[in-house]
Amino acid sequence: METSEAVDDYLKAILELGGAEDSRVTTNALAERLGVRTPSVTGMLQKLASQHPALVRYERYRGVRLTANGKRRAWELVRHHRLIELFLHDVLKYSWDEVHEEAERLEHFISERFEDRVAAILGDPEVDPHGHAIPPKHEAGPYRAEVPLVAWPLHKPAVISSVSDRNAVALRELERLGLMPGVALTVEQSTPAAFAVRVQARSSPVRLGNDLAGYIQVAATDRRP
Amino acid sequence: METSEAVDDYLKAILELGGAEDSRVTTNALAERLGVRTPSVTGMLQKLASQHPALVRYERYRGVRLTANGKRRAWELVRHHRLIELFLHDVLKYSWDEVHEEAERLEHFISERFEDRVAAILGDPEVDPHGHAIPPKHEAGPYRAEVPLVAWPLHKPAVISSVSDRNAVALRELERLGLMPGVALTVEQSTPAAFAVRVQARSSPVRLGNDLAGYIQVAATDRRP
DNA sequence: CATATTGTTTAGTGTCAGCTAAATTTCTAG
DNA sequence: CTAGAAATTTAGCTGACACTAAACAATATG
Repeated sequence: METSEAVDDYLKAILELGGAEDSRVTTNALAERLGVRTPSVTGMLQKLASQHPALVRYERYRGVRLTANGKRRAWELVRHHRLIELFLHDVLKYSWDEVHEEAERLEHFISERFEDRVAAILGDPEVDPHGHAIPPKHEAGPYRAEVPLVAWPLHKPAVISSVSDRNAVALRELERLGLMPGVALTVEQSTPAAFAVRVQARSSPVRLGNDLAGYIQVAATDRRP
Repeated sequence: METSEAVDDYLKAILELGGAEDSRVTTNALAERLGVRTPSVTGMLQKLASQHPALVRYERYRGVRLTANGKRRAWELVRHHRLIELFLHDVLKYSWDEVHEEAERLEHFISERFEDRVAAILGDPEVDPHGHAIPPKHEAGPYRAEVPLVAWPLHKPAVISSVSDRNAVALRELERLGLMPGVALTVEQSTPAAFAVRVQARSSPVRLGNDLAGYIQVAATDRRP
């Protein structure tokens, strides 16, 4: 019952494309995310379903979903990924935009021991450098009420909760603009193509295209006393 | 001109089996070392020779040797391996016998950047936890006058220069016996099957089987003033 | 509600790196 | 210097996991 590198990639992708909420994930979406053609996805899903029925539920023409086991395994990989990202950033002094690619490669090959030691060194951290929650060992990621910035109402105060780690160029740009997790902002203006957000402690509003804005997730400002 | 994980393994194995001194390495020896059948080795060598003629020189029935390029690449991998071992030991607090297996997996997947950062954190170290020299970046490993303990003359003072990292069980045993790099000793007695060595700062001689002794390399005591 | 478009699956290939069985070459001992 | 043993290579397969082209479902629109 080993699980190969490729299988791992599929499980993680399914999780990140909606499997976390038990929704069906389509062949197309997977192909897109994994940078692979759709027939390859079909083939892999069939194999996955027949060889690891405990991990996924697959129905012809209707997509896949993860079983409880499948979710556990996928969250484990996400934990690996995010721990490695934080480790690269904090210990090996990688910059924000450099960590994803390396983590993506390494996450498949580290042992339990490596995971544990890294977590210990980092003090059992809860958030990675992009603001994503690091799920505790053996647990699913916590639910967090994130909303894409592009769907946030005008003028309502928000905090950037996370940014996607998948595009290094975009990350560099976001950093330059001061748009990082924890930063408070309000949306001043939004057109189909662009955005103006007012960032706390910045005199003039920041303008950014929809493409960039798409990488940002926000949440309501937390005002517990 | 990419070089795959498997190719890397072959290059490193060739180096470690004598390629470092330009001697021919046999199909058999490679198969043994890599845990693979001989026909697989033949196949791989043929492919290697035809696709990467700049790395190896292969002659049917007469083994392989590394070219200058091949050696450079192989030493790079050795550097990776040893840096990772030291890193796991010093930073992640792995024990002596745990580092090899993990390093063996990770060495293929780390980037230049990872290598550089780790080297920096460790202060450009020169020796790994088993006493093996870490070759400087872009250079071949230094020549070191090591001799297998089993070939060392009786009563002549020696220092353990390195121990093989490839057998975790043996490593634990050696640690228990206090036989680690840097330890001074003399061989008191040797039979075809066993050994008695007197270790500095130990009252009674240590007895060890030829199998264990085979993992130890020694050098003449250095007495530069 | 029939057809066009989109999404998904089947069929057939290719590459990589391993394997076994059998043929061949080289080495070694008498 | 030749027979037998040992080492190496060839031939032919296997299992992953990708791909293209073509068939087939599902959905969306006029």
